[in-house]
Amino acid sequence: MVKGNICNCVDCVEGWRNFKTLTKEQLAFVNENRFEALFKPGENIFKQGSPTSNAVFLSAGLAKVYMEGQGRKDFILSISGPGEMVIGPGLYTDSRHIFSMTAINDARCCFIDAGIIKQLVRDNKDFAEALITDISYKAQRNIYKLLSMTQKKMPGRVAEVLLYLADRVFKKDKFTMILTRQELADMAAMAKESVVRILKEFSDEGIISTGCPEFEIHDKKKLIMICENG
Amino acid sequence: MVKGNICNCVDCVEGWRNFKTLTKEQLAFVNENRFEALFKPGENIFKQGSPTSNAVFLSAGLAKVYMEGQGRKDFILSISGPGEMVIGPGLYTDSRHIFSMTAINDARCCFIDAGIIKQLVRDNKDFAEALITDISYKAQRNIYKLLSMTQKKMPGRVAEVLLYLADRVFKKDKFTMILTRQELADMAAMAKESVVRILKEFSDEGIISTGCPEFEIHDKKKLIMICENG
DNA sequence: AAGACTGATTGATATATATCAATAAACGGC
DNA sequence: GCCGTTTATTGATATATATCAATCAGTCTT
Repeated sequence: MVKGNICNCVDCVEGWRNFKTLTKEQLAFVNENRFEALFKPGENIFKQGSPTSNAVFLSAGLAKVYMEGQGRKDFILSISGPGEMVIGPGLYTDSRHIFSMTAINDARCCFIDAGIIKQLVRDNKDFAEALITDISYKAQRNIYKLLSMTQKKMPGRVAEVLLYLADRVFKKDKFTMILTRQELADMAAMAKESVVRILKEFSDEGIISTGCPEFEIHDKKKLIMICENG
Repeated sequence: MVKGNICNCVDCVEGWRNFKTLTKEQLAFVNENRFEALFKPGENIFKQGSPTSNAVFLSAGLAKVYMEGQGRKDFILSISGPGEMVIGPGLYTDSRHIFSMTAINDARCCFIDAGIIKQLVRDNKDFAEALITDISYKAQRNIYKLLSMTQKKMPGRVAEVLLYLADRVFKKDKFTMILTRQELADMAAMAKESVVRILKEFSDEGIISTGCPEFEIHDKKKLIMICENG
C-alpha cells in the first residue's frame, strides 16, 4: 500500500507548484474541498467521455493518461506522477474528459472540484497565468509529438519514449521498467512486437540494457541521435 | 490585391470574438497598438523558432500553420482564416514560435503586441477565461489529431482532411481547392502520390469530384464513415 | 507561340511495419 | 512448488505506404 499521509494541501510536499500563487485563504479553501482516494495498479481514475468534474493530483504513484481509439487500440499521451495536475481541455470546452487515466502503481489521488479551479482562475490572476503556462507546456508537448509520430520511423519513436521516461518520469537513466511492452507500444504508436525487436537492437548495440531488474540507458548520446534523426 | 479597409478593431467584422470581453478602453488600446501588413501567396508571416512578439489576426485570406520537420517535410497543423487569433503556446513558455505561418491567398494581417495580450489576461478575467477556452479547443483538436494520425490508415486521414476543409475552413461542401496535393499530403501526413491515388479512389466511387474549377463532396455520409472507421 | 517551369498523375518497385502463429519466460494464486 | 494466466520473444508472412521514374497538363514568360 501507499505510505505517508500528509493529508493537507498546505504541507503537501508533492503539491502542485502553481498552488504557490494562492493566498493562505485560497489554499485552505482548496484543502477543505479535497477528496482523497487510493487506486491499485490497473484501476481507472477517470474515463474518457466522463464529466470533467474534478482535477486530479497524484500524491503517490504513477498513472498513464491515454486515449482509447477504435478496436481497443490505446494511445498513451503521458505518464503522470506526483506534483502534476491532470485535467483535460474539456474543463473549458464541453466538460467531458477527452482521455482516460489509469493507475500503473499503487496510487493516491487528490480530487479537487473543477468549479473551484475555475473560480480560482477568476479570483487570482497569478493562478490564471500559471494555469495558462501549464496548459501551454502540455500543448507544446503534444504538437512536438504530432511531428514525431508523423515523421519519425520506429527506432526514433522508441528512442523518444525511452528518453521521456528517463528524463521526465523517473529522472534517472536507470529505472525499473514498470510499463509493459504493449504500453511502450501504445506510447510510440506501434505494435508490441516491433517494440521488442527495436529494444533488442538497441541492446545488441550496447545503447541500453533491458535486463532485470533494472532498465538502463548506457549510451545516451547515441539514443538522442537516434531520436533526433530517426 | 486584398479589398476592403476597415482599419480599426472596434468596427472590424472579422474581429476575434474574444475581443468582445474587452471594455471600450481596452479595445481602443488594442486598436492603437495594431500593425497591419499584406502578404502574397507563399509569403511567410512568421517562422518557427522566431520570437512570439506578436499575435496575428488574419482579416482577409487564408494561411497555413505548420511545423517544419527534418528533411523539408512539413506537417500542417491547421488552415487559419479571418476571425482567428494565431499565436503559439510559446507565448507562455519560451517566447519562441513552435510553428510557422505562411499565406496561401493574398492575405491581410493585424499584428498585436504579445505583451498587450498578456496584460489583458491579467487585467480582464473574462478575457483570460476566453483565452483559456480558445487554447483548450486548439489543444483538443491536436489531441484528436494525434489519435487520427497514429491509428487511422490513409483513406481515413484523407477523409478527415477533406471534412476539415469543408466544415471548418470553407464552411461549404463545394469549394475551390486552393491547396496543392503536396499540402494536402502535409495535412494528412503522407506522400503526395498517395493523396492523388486516394482522391481518385474517392472520385471513382462518386464520393467527391476533384475536377476544375470546383472541388465537391457528394456523399458526405460515406466520407464521414471512412473518416471514423478508417 | 515555343520553351521552361511547376504541379498532377500513373505505374513499377522498395521498404517499413503490422499481423499471425508458435514458443518461452515470468508471475500470481493457493 | 505446481498450474493457469499473462507477458515477452522470435520467425514467417502479409500489407500499407513511400519512393522512384516517367509522362502529362497547365501556366507563365518573353
